Amino acid sequence: MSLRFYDTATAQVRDFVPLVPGKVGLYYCGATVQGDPHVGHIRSAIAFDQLTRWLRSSGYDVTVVRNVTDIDDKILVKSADSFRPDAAEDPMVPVPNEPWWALAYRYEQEFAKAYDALGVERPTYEPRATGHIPEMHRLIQQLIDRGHAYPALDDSGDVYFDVRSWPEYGSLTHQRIEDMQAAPDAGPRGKKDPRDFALWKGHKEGEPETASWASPWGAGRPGWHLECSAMVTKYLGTEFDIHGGGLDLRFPHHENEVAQSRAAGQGFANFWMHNGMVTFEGEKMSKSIGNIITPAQMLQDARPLVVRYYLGQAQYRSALDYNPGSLVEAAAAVERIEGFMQRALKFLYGEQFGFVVAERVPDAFAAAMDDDLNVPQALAAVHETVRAGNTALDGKDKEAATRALHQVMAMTDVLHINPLDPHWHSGGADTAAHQALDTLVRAQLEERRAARAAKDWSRADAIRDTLAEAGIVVEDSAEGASWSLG
RNA sequence: GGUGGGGUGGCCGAGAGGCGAGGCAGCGGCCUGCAAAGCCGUAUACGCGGGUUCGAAUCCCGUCCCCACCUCCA
Repeated sequence: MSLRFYDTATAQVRDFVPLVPGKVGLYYCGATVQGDPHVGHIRSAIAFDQLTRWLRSSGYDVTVVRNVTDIDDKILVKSADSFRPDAAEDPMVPVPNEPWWALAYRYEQEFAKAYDALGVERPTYEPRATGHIPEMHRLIQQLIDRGHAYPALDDSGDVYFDVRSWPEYGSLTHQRIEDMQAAPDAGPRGKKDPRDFALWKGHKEGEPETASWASPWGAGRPGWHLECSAMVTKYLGTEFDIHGGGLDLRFPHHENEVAQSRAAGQGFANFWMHNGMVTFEGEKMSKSIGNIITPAQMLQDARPLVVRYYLGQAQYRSALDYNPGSLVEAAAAVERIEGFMQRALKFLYGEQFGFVVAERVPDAFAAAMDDDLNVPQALAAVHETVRAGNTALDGKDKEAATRALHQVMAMTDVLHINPLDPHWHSGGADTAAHQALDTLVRAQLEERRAARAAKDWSRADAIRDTLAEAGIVVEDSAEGASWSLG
């Protein structure tokens, strides 16, 4: 079966054929760094991380670009607000000034931490909007030269894209300009059409000088949509394979991007892939609604691996509805996989955890991933292999157990949910404590073994109960007892 | 009003004309000193009403409801 993806522009699942054989250029929209990340941002990143890993595993050389929007209205507003005394917990204590660029960098770091914690691979390039002003100027000039952009009719210093000059406008989201609802406050503001959008925003009274760049149309800063168009071209060329982002970015952001870039004579994206929203009680999680859950909150309830599993388990285009039990269920599923792998390692290699080389993924897994990244079906293949592996272990079938273990490793590596992966055990400080605990628990287990050998069941159970009270779960097997933190 | 996507068993979540994906929870059994883990078995599931068909959760017609976007949003 060939690799197929749903393409928003054509509204169908179609075969994926890269523009250059063996290579894939992927651009997906990152964050506007105006606040802490929430799990919706991370879900998007995990979806495109799964895509990247599957493409790599399929033999493609993938270049990944994810932008950082580090200049925008909200960043400036938030920075300006940081001067206000009433923003402080104690109104008598003045709030230190946080310049917009410092605020942007700070949140960019928060995003990086969240991505890292959940195993989202760093992109090949992660360009910031403010580092690409000259590229944006060139794109604006091209659009003006071609008659698709114009300086604002008032003297605001804005430059607008002329949607009426571009017949394809609306094609990505299959809308006609006439059918679009006019924005409630869409005053003319020097626009020919209320739907015209800003490529360049003239410097306004009161905005910091540091947020202003000289341009042929006056000092100002770039419009959001233009940033992505300019950056994707710089790193992936004027025509590239995949453009991704959240479903909520289709309009206006992506529609405007494709309009600008194609009006400037570029081929632009071959495929448009959009991930579904994370919802809470059926409603989109967003800052404005105030129903957001942050990765930090989830990480208090579950291990990073479990959070990764949870956020990545649905098909990327579906909405993922969060409820309080979600992480508990995900944890149980992860433990099933993890339990098999540890049991298999112990049976096959004893206490010495050898370096296990993953083998090819089963056909069912590959077929599911090829089919528009059907992760739920791919996970079904993982769990079926786990069951087959457990059966093999019960029957002491070394060959079948080895095969199952290696297949599970291969599949979980692709999804980056391999419980044995060092990434999920990076807690360096924990290791020494864990070893100390292991020594103590082993002494208890030895005492319990002796009690069991003497058929002193009450003593054996008392030891197990004591450990259970401390949160330590004991499991007996033919090879002896083992323990884990419940 | 326009555009895109949905309504599947207690919960999550695939499938898209014919053996009831998978996970979680539950129930019965095997194993176990007892457990745990594991294995085996176990479900009147497909919003509602019609229709097409030997056969429909899947196709057609109608109908109700939900979500997203059209304003910043992953």
